[in-house]
Amino acid sequence: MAAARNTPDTSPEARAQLLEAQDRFIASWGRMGSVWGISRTMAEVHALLYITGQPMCTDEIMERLGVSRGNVSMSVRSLLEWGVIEKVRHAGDRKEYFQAEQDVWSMLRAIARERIKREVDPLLDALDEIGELAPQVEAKSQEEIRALHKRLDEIRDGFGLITTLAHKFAGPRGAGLQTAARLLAKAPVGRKRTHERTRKGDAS
Amino acid sequence: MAAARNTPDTSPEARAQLLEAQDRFIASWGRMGSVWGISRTMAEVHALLYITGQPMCTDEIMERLGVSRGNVSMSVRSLLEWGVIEKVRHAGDRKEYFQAEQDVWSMLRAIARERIKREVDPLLDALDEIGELAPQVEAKSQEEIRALHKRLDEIRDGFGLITTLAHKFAGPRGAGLQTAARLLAKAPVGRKRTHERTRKGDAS
DNA sequence: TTCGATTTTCAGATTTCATTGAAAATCACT
DNA sequence: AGTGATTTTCAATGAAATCTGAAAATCGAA
Repeated sequence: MAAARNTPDTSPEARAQLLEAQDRFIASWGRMGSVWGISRTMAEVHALLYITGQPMCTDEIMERLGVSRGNVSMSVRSLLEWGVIEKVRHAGDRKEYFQAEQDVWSMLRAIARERIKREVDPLLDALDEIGELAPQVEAKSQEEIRALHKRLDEIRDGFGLITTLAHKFAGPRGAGLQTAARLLAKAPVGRKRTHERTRKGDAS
Repeated sequence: MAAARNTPDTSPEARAQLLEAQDRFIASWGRMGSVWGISRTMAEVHALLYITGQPMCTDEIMERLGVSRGNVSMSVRSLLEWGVIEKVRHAGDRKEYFQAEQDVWSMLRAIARERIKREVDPLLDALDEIGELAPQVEAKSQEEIRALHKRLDEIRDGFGLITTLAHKFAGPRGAGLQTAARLLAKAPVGRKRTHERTRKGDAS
């Protein structure tokens, strides 16, 4: 039977709900992906692998998400580069399977790392270059040029600080976030979440 | 003469360099804008106002950036909503002038605030919703559904923590970043900046 | 209130980016 | 090496975001 690996003894209704919930998550994560400048499909593939937790092959992903083979191939490659999924081989099966990193923090760190690489580092480089471009503060009365440098430096310092901070978290062994965050999260500062923690259960 | 407000006694070459450097900054900031999912023009307008520090009217912006009137109008409106620029009126002049917030940190906070609003909050809302969608852990053997909830909760907690942290910084009076960052930046953690601090001058 | 200067709006043109699909390349196994 | 299954690449297509420009609305001054 094709039911194998994927289907424990679960009622059809419950299974439908499971799939529905997964799809919702995939859709949300995909939407966020676009907002973040990541292709929607790439985000969806990741969401699918993360939320199911199971290794899946190209065809399974294609089918579940309804996207083309080429698209899956490219998305999977990027995700591998990001280090948020990994290849898994099944003995006696030629297909490649992919599985998502299951530790949330390591995953979030990977995302942060990539985003900094794409969104901040190039700007810092550009700022350095520009700073060197216009250093001729020949004489007095060059008020504007000095002002330019001041602003460039301020921006650079700002982003530099953020980057340093972020690297500490995003770095390979950045255990930092959890602890640091928890630490900082303590002091009261007008928390403003609009919806409450509505999770029930957990009881038993 | 038209030279007025904008032109102190500066040599033409120095002025050219100034403009060149400004343009480079504008271009870089604009490029980042696209990466961030902000329209390039909006980012460029902001860059222009920030780096010159001067209030400018629609026509000046149009001319300097070479974009249409409508585009400037829309960009300026968004920037006002973000709270990173403000209107300035000159007595006896009907035109509206715009000036960028000059404090870097307040500016960075504004940017962070907007990005969280667009990039994280909707995801958290969606996660809550999904969590409620599939709560029927009817019996035992519903391993997969429990696993789903576990993953949803983990992601939600992760982002929740990040959001809390970020709100602390991005909040209206979030003096936090500077101090907190400086604090955290102290402990040594394999700084990896690829280029050195090359700013000279500052001497005299 | 009237008038002209200024700003806003928005349908259509343009540009940018993601996706497809099929051909080419790769690869595991014999 | 040969073979067929699997993956990768990439030109062409499609979709989405952005921008323009001119008409309509707004606004301040007289």
